[in-house]
Amino acid sequence: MPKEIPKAYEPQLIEQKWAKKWADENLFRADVNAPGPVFSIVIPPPNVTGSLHIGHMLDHTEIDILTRWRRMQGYNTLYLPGTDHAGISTQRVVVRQLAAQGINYRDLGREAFERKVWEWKAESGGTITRQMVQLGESCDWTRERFTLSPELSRAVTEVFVRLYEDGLIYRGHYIVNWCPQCRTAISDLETVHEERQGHLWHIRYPIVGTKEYVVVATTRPETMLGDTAVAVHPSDPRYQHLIGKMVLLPLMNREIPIVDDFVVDRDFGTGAVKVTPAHDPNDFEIGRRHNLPEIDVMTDDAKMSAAAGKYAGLDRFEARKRVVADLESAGLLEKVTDHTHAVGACDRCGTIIEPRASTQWFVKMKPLAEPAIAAVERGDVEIVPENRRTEYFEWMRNIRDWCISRQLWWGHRIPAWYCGDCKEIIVAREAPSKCAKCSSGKLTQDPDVLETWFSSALWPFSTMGWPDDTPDYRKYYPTSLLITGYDILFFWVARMIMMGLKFTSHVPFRQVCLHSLVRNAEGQKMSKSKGTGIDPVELNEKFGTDAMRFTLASMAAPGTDIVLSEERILSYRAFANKIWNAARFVFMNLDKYETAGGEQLDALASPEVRASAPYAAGGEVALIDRWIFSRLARATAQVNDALEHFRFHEAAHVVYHFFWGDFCDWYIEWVKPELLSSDRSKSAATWKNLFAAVENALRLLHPFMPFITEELWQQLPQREGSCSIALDRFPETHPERLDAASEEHIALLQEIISLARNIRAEMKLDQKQRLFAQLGATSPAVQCVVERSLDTVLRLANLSSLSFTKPPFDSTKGIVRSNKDFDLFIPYEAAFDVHAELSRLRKEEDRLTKDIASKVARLGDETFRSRAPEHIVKGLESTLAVRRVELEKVNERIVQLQRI
RNA sequence: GGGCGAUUAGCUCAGUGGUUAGAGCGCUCGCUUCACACGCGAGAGGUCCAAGGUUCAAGUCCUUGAUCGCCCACCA
Repeated sequence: MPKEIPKAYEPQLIEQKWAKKWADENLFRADVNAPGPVFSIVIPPPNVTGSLHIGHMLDHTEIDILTRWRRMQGYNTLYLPGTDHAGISTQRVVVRQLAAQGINYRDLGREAFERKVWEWKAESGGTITRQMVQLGESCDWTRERFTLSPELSRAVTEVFVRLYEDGLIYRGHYIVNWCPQCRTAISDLETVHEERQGHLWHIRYPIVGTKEYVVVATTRPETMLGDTAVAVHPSDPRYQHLIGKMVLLPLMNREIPIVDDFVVDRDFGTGAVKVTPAHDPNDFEIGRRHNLPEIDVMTDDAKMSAAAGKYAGLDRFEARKRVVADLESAGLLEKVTDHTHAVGACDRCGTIIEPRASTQWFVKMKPLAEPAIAAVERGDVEIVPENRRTEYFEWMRNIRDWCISRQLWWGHRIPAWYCGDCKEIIVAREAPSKCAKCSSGKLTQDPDVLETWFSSALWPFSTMGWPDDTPDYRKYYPTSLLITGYDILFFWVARMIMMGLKFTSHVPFRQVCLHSLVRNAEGQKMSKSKGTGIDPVELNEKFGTDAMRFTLASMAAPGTDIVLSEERILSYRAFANKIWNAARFVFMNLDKYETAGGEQLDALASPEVRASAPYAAGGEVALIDRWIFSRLARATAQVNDALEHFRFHEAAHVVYHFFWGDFCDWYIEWVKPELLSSDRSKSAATWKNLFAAVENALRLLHPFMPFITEELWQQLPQREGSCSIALDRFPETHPERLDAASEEHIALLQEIISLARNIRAEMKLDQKQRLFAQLGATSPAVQCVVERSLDTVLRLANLSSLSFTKPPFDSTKGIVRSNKDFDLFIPYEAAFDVHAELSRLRKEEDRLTKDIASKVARLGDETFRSRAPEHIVKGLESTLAVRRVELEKVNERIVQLQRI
């Protein structure tokens, strides 16, 4: 006996209730010993800013749909939770927050800073947990969240040491991207390039011992203070005589050489370039080749250093102005031209990065990239959609060494120690007590930490207990699937593949599904720093998580980014409401049925009984019951196929139209009188079928709308021991339930009903007006189908009677609607709008005439007949015949009406 | 500079070379019918960006162009 279903659908109450229960009882815990094929899935750590923004919500929605679907199909599923594993990015958030208050984190002191980070983590961790609960994420809640885990730290150290031993990690002095706000090095991927309108300053460098000068062009005049050469192309005729000579660096009065180097572009600027090895990657290389000194003219926070002479202490942009002014007054500025160029900015704080020569830790990428390229080429890792493969290859083939050290205070400390006596570098798993070379005890650990993505790259196996050989690792690794946004293909996906292959000899996942990014209504990319993010908690509370999930799934077509709008969410909120009310209708009447002495329906919950649907009444299964189970089987197969290929929008579309269209609009309306029939033996079968259909529909919908389906499913009588719809089975495809005849017959009846309704609407009749329709069927079979469902047709079409008559009908006496199987005639004594009907018919005539002409032309074409496949030709021929009959009928009616 | 994507109904978007191109929202008309007005029923609404090409057949494949957007890039 079902319990009371509240009249109003209130998603917040339901969602809170089930999210808590699922979490408290840990219902979806992965069991390494459980049978079944394995489905393990990697989810992105929500650590990038510490809050789950709407983009992550798409990750989690898709992942959770697939996890629930696979679990219901009997897979042994594992869902790797998102844990803030490194927290380096967490530091960035706090650094930014402090900066907003005008505090530089370094001024706080290390201890106070770490305390702030912990406070923030505790607070934001709570927010993230709440968001995940709202999403109904069916993950394994036992795993630790939002803490720095010793296991993960151990894996990171292990990887660092092994890479070092293999010569793949080295400490080197190179140009890195330096963020003066965060005061750390950042990787190439962490910089964003923007086209900016700038200038090209042409500066005269006097040649020593002559009155000549050479003109160099630069976009960054302040760096000239650190120039240590001028370079020209080796075969540039303009400058041959100058190679080897010295110039006097203006403002600094330092003599520097003119060198030749092949990287110089003769066609850019003046063909002569100033060389600042400490502040430009190209210049750095030139400096190496010509043994030039490096002069770093800036400090950590991009102010001019003591090496900048009288400009020391100035901000770099202020220094630029002063340098330009000084050059101008010295008559050394030849000209200034406009020039657009790309400027790199810090991905996190937006500060213009400063290329700066610095000693950092690097990973050699080529040897890691090669096997990773091969793995994707072989198809060991399948990337969906396919076109992202190209991007992956492109990036991997042009990969450069990766700077992994960060001058930050939070994260995995680099496991390297420096000997204070002999300067030896010791990389080790445990802190060494003395220098391996000179036995000195004066060891200090590198103060730097590793960047976030270094540890993220280990995610698929470090979370499974690697380097230990754990049961989880053996069972679930390599994982089945990674789902994430395409924006982190390089940051994360590519690096996981490289690290997975290097350390486990396996790819970390068999498939990668890269989904689109979510934008807001203005089309802006979701971004916290720009304040354009949408808070998913707000939307969930407003519309319900089920509606949000369904919206995201329905819009998740690959290819283009998603623009989220409230209107769209609202339409799926209405869908949830529809489900609620349909179920409420069933429960309310079931209650009446049972109290009136009807058969108890509890037995339907067992899988064996379930499999025998649709049920027969008096030895025969009703047409409508055959039909709804045929539609259900079809929908299930389509959903399976769509989810198999990550086509979430298709799957959502199918369940939406199955439930609203087939189930609510037709099936429930069709069987209503049966349900309330006084003949209990007859209504029992109808009840059982309706019940089974509802139950199947809920299971079909569950991955997409977990909360409402759980709530309603729990109201159904269930077999002993059932605790969640998510642990029940997904509907099976049941090929034997596919029933083409029933679908054809119902389609015919639906068409008669729709056309009758159309006539009533066109004639502007009210609902109470009695109509006596006549049907001219083209075959006895059609007539037979209609006769057998006559009562239903009369009721749904709102007709008083339907008699079978031989056409043609007199169009002047009423309205006729036709299709290939029948003519439906509704006589009407009063005048109706002849003009409206005529214009409708003329439009119809026009359409049919054009259509017939095009078909005749095509069928008359011999090449078409000989080359097109037979079913196309045959199909066209039969359609043409149908159109001709239709046209004939339309013409006939036009002629009749014109006589009026 | 290189690469990618998009352009389809008023709006937001689906669309697998084939027979009348679909959905949601919005719009029009009619309904308080005892699950649901977050609803029911019936409609209107399309030069599939442009021009070429391939094909028996193009919204779909190719080329070029236009417009919009994104990613990558050490020309000072």
